[in-house]
Amino acid sequence: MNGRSALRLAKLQEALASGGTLHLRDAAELCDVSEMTIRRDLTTQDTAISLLGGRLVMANYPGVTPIYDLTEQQASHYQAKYRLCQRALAYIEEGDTLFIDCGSTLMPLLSQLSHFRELTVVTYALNVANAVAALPNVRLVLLGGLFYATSQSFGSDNMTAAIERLGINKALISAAGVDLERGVSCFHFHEVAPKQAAIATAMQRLLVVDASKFSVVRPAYFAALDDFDVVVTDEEGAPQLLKKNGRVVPEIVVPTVTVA
Amino acid sequence: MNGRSALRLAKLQEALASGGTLHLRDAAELCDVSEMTIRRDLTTQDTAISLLGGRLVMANYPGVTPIYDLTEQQASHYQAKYRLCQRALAYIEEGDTLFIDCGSTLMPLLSQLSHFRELTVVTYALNVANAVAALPNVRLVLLGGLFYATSQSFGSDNMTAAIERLGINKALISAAGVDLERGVSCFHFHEVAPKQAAIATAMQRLLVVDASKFSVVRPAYFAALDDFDVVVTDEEGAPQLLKKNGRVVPEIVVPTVTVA
DNA sequence: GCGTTAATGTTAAAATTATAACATTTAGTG
DNA sequence: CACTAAATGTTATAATTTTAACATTAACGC
Repeated sequence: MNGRSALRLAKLQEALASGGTLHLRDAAELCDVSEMTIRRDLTTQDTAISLLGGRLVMANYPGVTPIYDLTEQQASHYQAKYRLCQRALAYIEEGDTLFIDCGSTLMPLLSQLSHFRELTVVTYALNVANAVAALPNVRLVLLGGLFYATSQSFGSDNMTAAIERLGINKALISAAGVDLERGVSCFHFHEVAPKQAAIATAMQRLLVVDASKFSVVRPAYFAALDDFDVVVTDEEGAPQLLKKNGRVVPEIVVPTVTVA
Repeated sequence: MNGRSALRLAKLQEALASGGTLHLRDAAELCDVSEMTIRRDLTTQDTAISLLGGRLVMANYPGVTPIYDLTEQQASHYQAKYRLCQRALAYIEEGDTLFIDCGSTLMPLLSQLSHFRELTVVTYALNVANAVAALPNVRLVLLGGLFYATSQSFGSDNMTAAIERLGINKALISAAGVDLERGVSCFHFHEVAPKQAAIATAMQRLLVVDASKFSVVRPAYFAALDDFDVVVTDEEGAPQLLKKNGRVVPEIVVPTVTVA
């Protein structure tokens, strides 16, 4: 180890702390050493900075891109979610006030919202908030509280009251399990209050779930299937799936199962 | 424009949404097109993905490294902030419940919090929340509301009540202006309520400002200098600055001006 | 179905980045 | 003050990425 090396890394780390990248050339100049020395610092020492195409970037750093390569499989999962969201998008109209549920299901929808002139999004999820915060045309209301890392969302005891005060137009709800008899469920109990409150106040309720969630029951029940006006799903088989497995779903339960 | 191109980008965007990088080679395989096509998508279309050393990374995307090159000057600015935060760090103790103000001043502090065993952070800023959300040892409480992009923070009418309910130990407050006669001020009015509430409830109040903020007045006044227990600043000259320019600062106003 | 245009693929050359080997400087020691 | 070893610098070479030009394929209108 070397004191100077550590000093250089600290300097570079702070330069990169709030994001951005630093070209190796500039980093070398900044520290007044050769590029090779910076290279060696980065490989020799234990550091959070990694070198990516000649540029220094922060890795494994809070809020900043961790540098690891996604496998193709990981990446390809998003296709299904994307298609699902494209269908949900059809229900969104100019000027809507949307409640967007937590989870990864609705994420692909968010970037599409930039095509509207003006919208409002209400959410209790950090990942959703981040995606929406980047859209200048969308007003963002985040319902805060204690952060739950597993679902990237917040929970608080006055979530229900906070949601009821808002004029939510359409609620886009996701779920981890949908079962004809046992209803709609999710993994985490703190999600129940916001989901139920949104369902209660929204004028239109959309359940957005891919077909793999059907006939699945998860720990936290939050709604019956017929609490929703629309079920947006991705596979042709899904409506059948809803009709089999127990008894036939009343027409009114899934008035608009959207199938491609 | 091209529908397929947009589809590919959406797919890639979703793949990268949760961070990580994707090698151009893998991105091409994933979309079943040549690397050149992906390259063209990225340069032709308006997208948040950028190519860095042969890898796709999310740019200008919430919570993820924006890809722009820091100038040497910009880079060296962070040194000052880092040193400032190092001093503020000295006041933080194991188990504390910290109120962390919005702005960029306190950001370098957050990564240092990983060295504690257990802490709680209360904030109303999105960038702070993102940084803290990544720390497994820190409990995060985010005070939500309507999002203000200019300060990356939230404002709501029950912010004061929400803060008063929390047992905040130490308040770390930043400011855009500090003046002996005109007090401590910031740019945005929605920041006033949370700052004041935190100052009111916290057991210890720290004003963390670099010396460039002294003798500056900004639109939104929120506190007098002697509302704080400690002023953490970065330059040797700062205490003098506080004493000049009007009259002498009473000893009690700045009980612990921390100087290197 | 043919012609036209846009989209995509292929290839080779140019530019950039990474690696390795060796030269030089610097710091510490007796 | 010389000797040693670590740290840093330099150079050449290899690998990779970028760019540009041109070939091919697919989509669309008439």
